[in-house]
Amino acid sequence: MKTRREQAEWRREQLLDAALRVFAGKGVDGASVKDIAQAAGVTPGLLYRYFDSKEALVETLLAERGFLPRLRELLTADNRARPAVEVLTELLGAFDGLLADNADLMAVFFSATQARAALADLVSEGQRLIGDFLAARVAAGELRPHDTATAAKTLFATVAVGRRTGSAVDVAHLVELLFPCER
Amino acid sequence: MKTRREQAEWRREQLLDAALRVFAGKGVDGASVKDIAQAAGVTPGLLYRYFDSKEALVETLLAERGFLPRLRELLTADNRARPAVEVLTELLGAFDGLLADNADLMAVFFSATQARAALADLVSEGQRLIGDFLAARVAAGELRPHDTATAAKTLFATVAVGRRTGSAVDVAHLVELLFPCER
Amino acid sequence: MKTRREQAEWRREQLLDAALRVFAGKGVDGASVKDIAQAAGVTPGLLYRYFDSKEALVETLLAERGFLPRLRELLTADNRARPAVEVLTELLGAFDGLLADNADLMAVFFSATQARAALADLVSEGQRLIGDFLAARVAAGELRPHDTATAAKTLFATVAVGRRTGSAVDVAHLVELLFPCER
Amino acid sequence: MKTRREQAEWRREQLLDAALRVFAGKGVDGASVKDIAQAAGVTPGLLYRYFDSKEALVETLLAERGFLPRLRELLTADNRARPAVEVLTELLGAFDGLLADNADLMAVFFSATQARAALADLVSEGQRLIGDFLAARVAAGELRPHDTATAAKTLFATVAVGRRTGSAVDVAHLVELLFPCER
DNA sequence: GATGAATGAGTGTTCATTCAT
DNA sequence: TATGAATGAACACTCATTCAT
Repeated sequence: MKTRREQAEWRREQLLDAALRVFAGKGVDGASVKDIAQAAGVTPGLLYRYFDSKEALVETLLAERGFLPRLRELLTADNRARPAVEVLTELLGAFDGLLADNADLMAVFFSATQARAALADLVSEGQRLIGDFLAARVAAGELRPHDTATAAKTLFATVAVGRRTGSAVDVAHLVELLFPCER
Repeated sequence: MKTRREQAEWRREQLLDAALRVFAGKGVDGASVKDIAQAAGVTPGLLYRYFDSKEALVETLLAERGFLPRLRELLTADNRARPAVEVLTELLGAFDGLLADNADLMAVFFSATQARAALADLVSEGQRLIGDFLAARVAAGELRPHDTATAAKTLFATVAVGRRTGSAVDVAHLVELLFPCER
Repeated sequence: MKTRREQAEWRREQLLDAALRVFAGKGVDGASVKDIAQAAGVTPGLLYRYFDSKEALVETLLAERGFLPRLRELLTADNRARPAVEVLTELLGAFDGLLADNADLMAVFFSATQARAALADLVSEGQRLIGDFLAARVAAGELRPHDTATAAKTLFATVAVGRRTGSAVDVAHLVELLFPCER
Repeated sequence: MKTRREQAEWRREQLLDAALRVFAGKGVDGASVKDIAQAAGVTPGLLYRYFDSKEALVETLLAERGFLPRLRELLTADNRARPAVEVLTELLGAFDGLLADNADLMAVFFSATQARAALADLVSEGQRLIGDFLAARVAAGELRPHDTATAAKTLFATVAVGRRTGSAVDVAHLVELLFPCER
C-alpha cells in the first residue's frame, strides 16, 4: 500500500519515463502532450500537476535523466594502479554502453532545438574528464606526451558518433590505434 | 528575361533555400509552412505548386542539398602523387569547411526524425571514402598497416562532432595524433 | 474552542469573503474556483463541501451579501420630524457610502451575466423606497408636487453611475439642484 | 459579384456583428471564440485572419462600434436658435434611443473587465458635452445659473441607468424636474 | 503563377468537478 | 474536515492544406 507521497513520486517518474520514450521516438517538437499522456496511460491534464509546461518537462528530463553524473562516476574512479590502456579500453566500453542504454536520451538531446547548449556541455564535460585522465598518465610517464585534449575529443567523438549513427565502434581497435606504441 | 521554365526552376530553388534556412533555425517540426513561405517572400499556398506537402519538401531538401556529392569529389580527387599525411590534413580541413558551410543542413539532418537513415548513410559514406584512401596508402606501403576502418571512423567522427558541438578541431594535431610515426 | 457548527459557519463565510474579493477583481467568468480557494487558503475540493458548484456560489453570494437589506434600513428609518432636504442629503450620502463599501459586490453584479435581474431589482427597490419618501413629503406639503418617481430615479441613478464610473457626486449640489425652491 | 477586398471587408463586419451579439449575450469572458465563429457561420480559425486574438477582437469592437462619435454629433449640432428646454428634451430622447440601439454594446462595456476605462471615458465625455451645452445656455441667460456639471451628470446618469436596468425614463418629466422654472 | 480566404484537425493548457484517502 | 490526485471537456490558438479567384 503506497503512501500518497510515494504514489506521487512514482507517477512523476512514470511520466518522465513516458516522455523520454515518446520524445525519443517522435522528437521533442513532434511529440504532443497527448502522446505522452497516452503513453503513460493518463489524461493530458494530469501532466500539468507534475510539470508546469511541456517545455518544463523537457528541461526536467534533460536535467534529471542526463547521464553526466554517471559519466563522472565512471571517469573519476580510482584506477591509478592499473595500466592506462586497460583502463581506457574499459572506460570507452563503459561509455559506449552508457550511450547505448540512453539512446532515447541521446535522441532527445539531438532533437531538442533549444537544448544544444546542454548537448555541448555534456560533450565538453566528457572530453574534459577523459583529457584529465590522459594528462595524468602522461605526467606519470606512462603515456607518451601528446596532445591529450585532441586525443580526448577524438575518443569521445568516435564513440558518440558510432552510437548516433548506429554503427558500433570496436573500442579495442580504437585504443590500439590511438596508442600504438604501448603494445 | 526568364523563360517560364527558368522562372519556375528559380522559384523552386528559392523555396528550398528558404526552407533550409528556416528548418535549420527552428527544426523541421518547429518550423511552419507559413514561416518558410514568409522567408521566401511568398504565400504558403504557392509552396504547394512546387511541393506536394511539407514532408515532401523536407525529403527533397535532404535529397537535393545533401553534400555527399561534394564530399565524394573531395575524396576521389587524384592525389596519389602527394604524401598521405599532407593529403589527409588537407582533406579533413576541407571536410571541416564543408560541414561549416552546411551547418544548416547538418541541423536539419539532426532535427528530422525520419532522416536518421539519411544521416547514417552520409556518415558511413564519408567513412568509407576516407577508409578507402587510407587502405590504398597502406597497400602502397606509405602508411603502417592498421585498422583503416576504425581510423576513418575516428577522423570523420572527431571533425563532425567538433562541428556539431561548436568546438572546432585542430586538424593538424588530429592527423599527427593518429599517424605519429609518419613524421 | 469552536463547536463543529461554528467552525463550519466560519469557513462558509470565509469562502464567501474570498469569492467576493476574487470575483470583484477578475469578474465571475474570469475567476477560477482555484483562484477562490487559494484566496481562502484552502483546496478547491473543499469548496464543494460548502457549495454545490461555482454557479451556486455566485448565487449564494448575490443573495446573502446583497445590500438591499441595509438600504431598506437606511430608507425606512423614522425621520418624519426632520426637514426633507436634510434627510435627503444624508440619505444619498449614506447610499453613496453603501455603494463605496460594496464596490466589490457592485462589480460582481455588473459582471455576472445572469445577475441582471438581481441588479434591476436592487435598483428599482431603491428607487421605490426613495420615491415613497418623496411622495410622503409632498403629501405633507413639505415638497412641491412633482414627479416623485422620476426624481427618485434621478437621485439614485446619479449616485450609482458616479460610483460605477469612479467620479464621485457632490450630493449636496445634487439635492440643491433637484429641489431649488426649498432654499 | 463582390471583389476580394469587398468580401474581406464584409466578413470583418460580419464577425464584429457576431461578436457583438454573442458578447452581449454571454459576457466577454463567458463567450468562447467558437461561439462567435458559430454565430457567424464560420470556423474559429478564420477569426484569426481578421483579428490577432480574442482580446484584439474585443478592443476593435469597443473602438469601432463605440457610439461616442454619434453622441458627439448629436450634442454639437448647431441649435443655438432653439429654446434650451426643447433642445434638451430632444437631446436626451436621442441619447436614450442611442443607448437602446446599442444595448448589446452597453452590455459588453459593462461586462468587459478591462474595459472600465473605456466606459468611464464614454460617460465623462457625454457628461462634458451636456455640461458645455448647459453652460452656454446659462451664459446666454437662458437658463438660471446653477451647477451645470452636476446637472449634466444627473441627466446622463438617469438616462443611462434607466436603459441599463430596463426601466425607461420619461425624458420630458426629467427635464421638467431639473428645470422647473423654465416653464 | 500567385494569392489569400477558408477549413478541420490539431496544439498546449486550464478548469470545474469528483472521490479515495 | 480537508486534501490532492485524477478526469474530461473545454479553451484560445496554430497549422498544413485546398481552392476559387
